Amino acid sequence: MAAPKLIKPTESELEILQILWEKGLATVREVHEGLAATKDVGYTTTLKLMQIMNEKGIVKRDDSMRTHVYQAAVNKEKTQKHLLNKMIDSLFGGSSTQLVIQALGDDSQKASQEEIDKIQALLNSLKKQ
Amino acid sequence: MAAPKLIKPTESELEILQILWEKGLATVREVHEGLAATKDVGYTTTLKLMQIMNEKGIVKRDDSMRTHVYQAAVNKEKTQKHLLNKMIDSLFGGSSTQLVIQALGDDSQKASQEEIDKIQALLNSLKKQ
DNA sequence: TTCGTCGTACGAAAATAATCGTATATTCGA
DNA sequence: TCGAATATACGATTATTTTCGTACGACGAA
Repeated sequence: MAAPKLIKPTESELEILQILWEKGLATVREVHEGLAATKDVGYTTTLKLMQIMNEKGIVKRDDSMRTHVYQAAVNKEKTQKHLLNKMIDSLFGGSSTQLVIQALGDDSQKASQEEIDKIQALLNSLKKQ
Repeated sequence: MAAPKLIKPTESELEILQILWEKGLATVREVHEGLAATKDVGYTTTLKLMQIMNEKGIVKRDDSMRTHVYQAAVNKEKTQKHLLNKMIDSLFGGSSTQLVIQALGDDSQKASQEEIDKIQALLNSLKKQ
């Protein structure tokens, strides 16, 4: 099964994708330990989820070994963009600007000086066009 | 029941909230016609959903008339921010900047000149602090 | 008044997602 | 070799979300 045209990972699947995107390759146990660090979940639950994701084509696996090795089958940036656009449409009336303003607004101490510069540079290049 | 502390509207509930935020006050029929414009759904489905949302405290209703009148019971901006932060955490590793970059990036023809200016002004004020 | 339309209430099915128990095979060290 | 640890497979249960059928009262026009 090829990479799905429309990717709509569930909440749990997204958590797993996060870990796979970070690690590149990972076994069920590694992924599970990543999950178990923040939430309480059984090993076979993680296993089952990853098997389902494999069937859906969200992840790929190498099962030539006894311990299967997984990797994400969907592109991180593409997935982010896809879900982001969905949110923009469903929650911000299609205006990406509104979303950006909310994201940067008030208590967003997360934006560092350096990051702000990066965004400004991006805006400038947008402006030129 | 008061407004819930943690709002986690489902997909469908969000669609209804959209309409209520826009209209302010609306009957089930009005909301349903809004939904039916883009998706195929039965009237009683919309009704049931809104009844459930009422129980959850997501919407309020005036049932003094035969035809009940609904309104959102959760703040639009608060809800946007809440869901946005969830997405930033779960999909962008906690970096709002990464999200902004994705949102503004490449094919985002949506950002008008005027909107870009608005964002730049916002960034400048952030920078001053 | 009577009938068709419109309204809510509500139970329950259908669809989807998440969880886990159990079976069974492999591996490895004592 | 034997048993504990570790691996996958998979059915089944539970929880959540979505959908809709049916019942029934109110309203309004003929």
